[in-house]
Amino acid sequence: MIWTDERVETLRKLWAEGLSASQIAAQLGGVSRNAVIGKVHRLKLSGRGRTQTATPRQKKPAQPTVKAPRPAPAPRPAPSSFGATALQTQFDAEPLVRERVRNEENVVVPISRNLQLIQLNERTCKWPIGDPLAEGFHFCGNDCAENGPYCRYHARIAFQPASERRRVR
DNA sequence: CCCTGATTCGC
DNA sequence: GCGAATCAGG
Repeated sequence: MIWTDERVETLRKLWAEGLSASQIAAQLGGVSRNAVIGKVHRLKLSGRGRTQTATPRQKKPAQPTVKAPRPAPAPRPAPSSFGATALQTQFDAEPLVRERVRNEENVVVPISRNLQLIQLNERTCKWPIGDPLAEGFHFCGNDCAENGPYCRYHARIAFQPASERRRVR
């Protein structure tokens, strides 16, 4: 993945807005949260306001590389399940969402199933997409866990914008 | 377990 | 410069 000026700009913006690294990675597409964090550091904007490095970070003797300690490959569930369009955690109108749609083609997954209100059932993600007052409004509609109202990804956003609100480190 | 950012270091 | 692995923590 290449960090084009455009992507860096987006990164800066989202980071400045307080989105987590993983959220930014999801929106940018094609990068891991580690990549985002790494880039943030290289750009020297890790501070993001208040967070201080209270973690002196102990030095490691050396990384055994990717030779010995790699017993479990851990199969990826799917590099595909992103609900990219509705990632914004805010509920108020966000110009961000609309703008983001532009560079999202690399995420293969259909963004939603364009379900109308009537079509929702217990197993469909009820994450709203778009302006509820506009005509194109619909719901994510992707399959959700047994009891959850949202698909896995949206559930994370809905239920735990948590952790973010840390103060001291 | 989920997540967060931070750091190191091989590439 | 990049990012996976790892760490430290909530």
